[in-house]
Amino acid sequence: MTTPATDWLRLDQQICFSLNAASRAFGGVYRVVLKDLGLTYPQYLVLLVLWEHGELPVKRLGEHLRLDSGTLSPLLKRLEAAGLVRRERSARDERSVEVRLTPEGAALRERAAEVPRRIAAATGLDVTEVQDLRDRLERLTAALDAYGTDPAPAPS
Amino acid sequence: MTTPATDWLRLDQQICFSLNAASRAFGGVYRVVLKDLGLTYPQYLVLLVLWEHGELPVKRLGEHLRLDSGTLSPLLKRLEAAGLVRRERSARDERSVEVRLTPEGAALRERAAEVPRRIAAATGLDVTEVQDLRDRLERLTAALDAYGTDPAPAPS
DNA sequence: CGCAACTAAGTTGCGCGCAACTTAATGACG
DNA sequence: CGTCATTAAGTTGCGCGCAACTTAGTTGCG
Repeated sequence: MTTPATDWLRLDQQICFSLNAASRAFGGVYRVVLKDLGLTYPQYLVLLVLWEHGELPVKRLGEHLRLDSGTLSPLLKRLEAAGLVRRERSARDERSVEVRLTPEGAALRERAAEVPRRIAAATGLDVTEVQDLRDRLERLTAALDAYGTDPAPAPS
Repeated sequence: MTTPATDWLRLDQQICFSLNAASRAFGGVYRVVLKDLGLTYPQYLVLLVLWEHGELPVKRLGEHLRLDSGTLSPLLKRLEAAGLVRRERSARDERSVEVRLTPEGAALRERAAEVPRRIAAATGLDVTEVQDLRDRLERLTAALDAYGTDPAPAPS
C-alpha cells in the first residue's frame, strides 16, 4: 500500500495549519516593521493599493484585497481618523464612496519605502523561491474558491 | 540589470498577501465543512490535538497550536459550554489547567472523520505537492520567527 | 412613469489573535 | 523560613474577517 489512511488524512490539516502559521508569523514581522508608521498590515495593504492606483471606490479596493465592506468600512474610518485618507460620495453614483489619499497619506509612501526590503530579508527567500511559492499559493486559493461553485472540475 | 527595484520590492507583498489569501480561502472551505459539527476551524484544531494526545494542559495545547492563553482561554470556555471538553485544575500544579474530552467530545471524532478527505479534495493537490508546500511553509515560518531574535543568521 | 431587482456602503454581532495586564501558585536562593 | 523571580491561566482591549442585515441609490422593464 502507499500512504496509510491516517497519514493521508492528516495532510490536509498540516497544509492549512502551516499556511495559517506562516501567515501569522508574517503578521508578527509586519507588526514590528510597521510599528513606527502606526499601521497594521491590512491598513498597509490598503495604502499600497492607493499608492499604486490613486483614488478608487471601496468596492474596487475590496476586489484588490479580497475584502468586503464589512471589513473595509471600519478600517477606512480608522485610516481617515488618522488623517491618511479621505472618503467622499461619488458625484456620478451616489451609492459609491471614493477613497483617496490625503497629502499625509501620500507622503507616508516614502517612509514606507524601506518596508518591503526588510520583510524580504526576514523571509530568507530569494526572488525565484518567492515567485514559485506565490504561484502555488494562488493556484491553491483558486482551487479553494472553486469549492462549492464547481464540485467536479475538469482535470486540466 | 536583473530585477528592477520596484518589482523586487513588490514581491514581499505578493508572498504575504497570497499566503493570507490562501489562508482565508481555506477558512471559507472549513467553515462550510465544519458547519454541521458546529465548530470553527480553531476549535477543530483543538479537538484534533485532544483526539491525538488525550488530556493535556492549556500550555501544551498552546505549544501545539502556536496560541497563547489569551486566545485559548475563551475558546476553551466555548468548547466547554458546548459540552465537548472539561477543564480542571491540575492536582500536582495548581497553576495548570488540564483540558480533557467529554464523552461527547470524544464521540465527535467519528463524525469528523470525513472532514480531512473533503478538505483534501477541495485543495486539488496530491500528496507530494502538499508535503512539499508544507515543508516550504514551515521553513518560511521558522525564518520569520527568527526575525528580531537572530538578525544575522549564518548562511546555511 | 412606476415599481421591482439589483448594487454599494455601512452596521451589528461574533470569534479569533495578540499585546498588555492581573492573579495565583511554584521554585530558587540567601 | 521568607522573599523575589518565574510560570500558568485568565482578563481586557482592539483590530481584523466574515455572515447577516439595513439603508440608500440605480437600473431595467412593462
